[in-house]
Amino acid sequence: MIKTISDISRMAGVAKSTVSRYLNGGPVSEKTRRKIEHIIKEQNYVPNTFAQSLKAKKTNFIGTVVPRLDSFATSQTLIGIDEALRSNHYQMLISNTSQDMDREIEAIYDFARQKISGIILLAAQVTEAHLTAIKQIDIPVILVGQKNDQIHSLIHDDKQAGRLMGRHVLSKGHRKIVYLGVTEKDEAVGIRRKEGIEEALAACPDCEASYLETSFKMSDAVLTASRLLEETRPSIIVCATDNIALGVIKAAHLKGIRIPEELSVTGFGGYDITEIIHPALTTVKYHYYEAGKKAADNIIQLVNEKPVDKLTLMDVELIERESVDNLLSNPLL
Amino acid sequence: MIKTISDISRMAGVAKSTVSRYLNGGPVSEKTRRKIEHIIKEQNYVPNTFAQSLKAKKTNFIGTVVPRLDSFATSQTLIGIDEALRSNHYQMLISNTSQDMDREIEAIYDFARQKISGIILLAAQVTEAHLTAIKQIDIPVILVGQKNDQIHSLIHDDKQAGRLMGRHVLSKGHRKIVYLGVTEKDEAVGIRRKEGIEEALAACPDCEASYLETSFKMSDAVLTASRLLEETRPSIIVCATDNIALGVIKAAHLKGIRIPEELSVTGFGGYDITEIIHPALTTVKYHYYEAGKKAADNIIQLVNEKPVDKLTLMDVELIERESVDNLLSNPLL
DNA sequence: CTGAAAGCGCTTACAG
DNA sequence: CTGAAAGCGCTTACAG
Repeated sequence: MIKTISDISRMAGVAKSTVSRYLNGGPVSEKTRRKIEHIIKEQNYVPNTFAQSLKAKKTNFIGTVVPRLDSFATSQTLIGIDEALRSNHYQMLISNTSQDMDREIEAIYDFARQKISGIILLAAQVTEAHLTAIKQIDIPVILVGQKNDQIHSLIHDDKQAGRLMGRHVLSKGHRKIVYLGVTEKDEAVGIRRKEGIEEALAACPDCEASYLETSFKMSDAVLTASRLLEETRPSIIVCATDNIALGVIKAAHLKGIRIPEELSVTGFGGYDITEIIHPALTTVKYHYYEAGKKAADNIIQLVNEKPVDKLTLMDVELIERESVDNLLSNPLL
Repeated sequence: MIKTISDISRMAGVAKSTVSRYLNGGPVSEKTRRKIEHIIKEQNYVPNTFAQSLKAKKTNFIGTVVPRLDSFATSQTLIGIDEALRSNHYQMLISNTSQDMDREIEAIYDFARQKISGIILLAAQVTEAHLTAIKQIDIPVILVGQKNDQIHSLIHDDKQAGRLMGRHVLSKGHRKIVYLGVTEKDEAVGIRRKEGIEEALAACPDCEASYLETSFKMSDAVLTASRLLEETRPSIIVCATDNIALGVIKAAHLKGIRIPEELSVTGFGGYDITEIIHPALTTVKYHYYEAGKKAADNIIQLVNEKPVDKLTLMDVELIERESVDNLLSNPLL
């Protein structure tokens, strides 16, 4: 049923090596070229990639390890990766780990077993186990979203994002501020973003700022915010992610608190949905799609043993919308 | 650097075939088993899957073709597929086509070239080119989300979804209804869902129902709804998808129309976000995750030449929330 | 430009 | 239980 290179060579009356040369753009006379071309078309022949890979000792697969598939950030990053990979004739392989760190490690070894050429790792944390695995497999790896001295990394400028947001909040006259953050185990989101905020708020001695922690889940944010709003009433809640902001807005709605008149809210990420909800959310936009493209470009460079900066930093951008009240122009306050 | 089965066999002082047998659970004496095991651990040996596949003539890859990565429906379905595949030791390969039909066809042939064992196709339309490709590659295929007589299909019960929604709308006293649908090229969403609605509304002779079309994009829905709301004021807009509903809600907010007091809105899909927004959206929930699991189970059956129903139908479920006003209990109307 | 041969890393009958 | 050999479908020097 399925034709091999031998079948084609026999039918064309040439040697296997000649067919192989034709396939790989080697020197073939015009006459044999036409003969082979014809037979291949006619037989609908496609080379067996496994045999090819077995010989060539490498594949055109790039593996991507993602903690979850159902997140805006992941989707956009993957689309960017896929786009760049495809135009360079690489194939993207995705391994979803469902936030299970053991599965991340496993995925790395699995990819190695499949002789993929490079790995793009979207991880929230980098542990010793990650480092060991990466060292052992001896395959180029790019870490996206987090930074590690021992691995090529691509990150969004979280600290700058925090600064931009912090300054913006101050510029709108907010003085009683709650920052709703996440675990410090996630260095980028839990530490860097917060540092940026703190740095900006340090410029305001008379500010009353407090820091709280919740999880990445919207539903948890709803609960945390509900409790918070019962005890105190800040003028603004600065949330570590857009999802958390969505949860806070929900909690406010449930309590009948109007946004932004009675409470301002902001996020980080720039998810599509933040523009659609009402009021539209003020946030810092991350360029996930571009980050994916860049990560893919970088891994291709590494695979081909070309130099790549140890650290790539992606710009961020404040998007001012409706969820932040301007207290300075409000004569009532 | 990288060890092969020959290296291992030499180091263990046995034949390659014995190592292979050990690897594949064949009969090996306790003594040699231990020897081999030890060497493999020590050398960190992993078999080359290409060589394995080359011999075995098949892979454990299942290819999934998706029109887009950044949609709730796709993500959930993929997660389900991945979950089921993983627990059966298959690997999911994803090909994103960015809604480009040519790329869908290409993806099918690409997968065939890579000798993947089966294909799960999430397509909005099935054309002759699809059918030809599927026939030619001679690999099991499962179509998800659309139905086709010539292919194993798994669909959500769109017609029933439409019926449920239609009846619900009537039961809440709505009589002036606009259905905001999509192109009939998408049979499931464009035709079946609408038919269900029509069927339900047919039970209400004094209803004033009109049918409009928009695209799947939120931004288009915002525009279409804005125009619509300038010309007429239905009591409810029934949207063909949750995303369209989100767009309609946005348009209403922009016009200062209150939901549901002045305008009711519904969707289809049951996206997570519909629960978080305010007011929470009444919708028909589709079980994407379960559909993905089922599709994966089915493709595995087909790959192993076991029988599978030509058509699998997934249940849907009406979720009543806050975006639909109950006109019957409102004394003012 | 073209062909014969060796080999990529495995598995699978076939003997023993 | 174990080993030697053939072969999966390609590619790559090496001759010619």
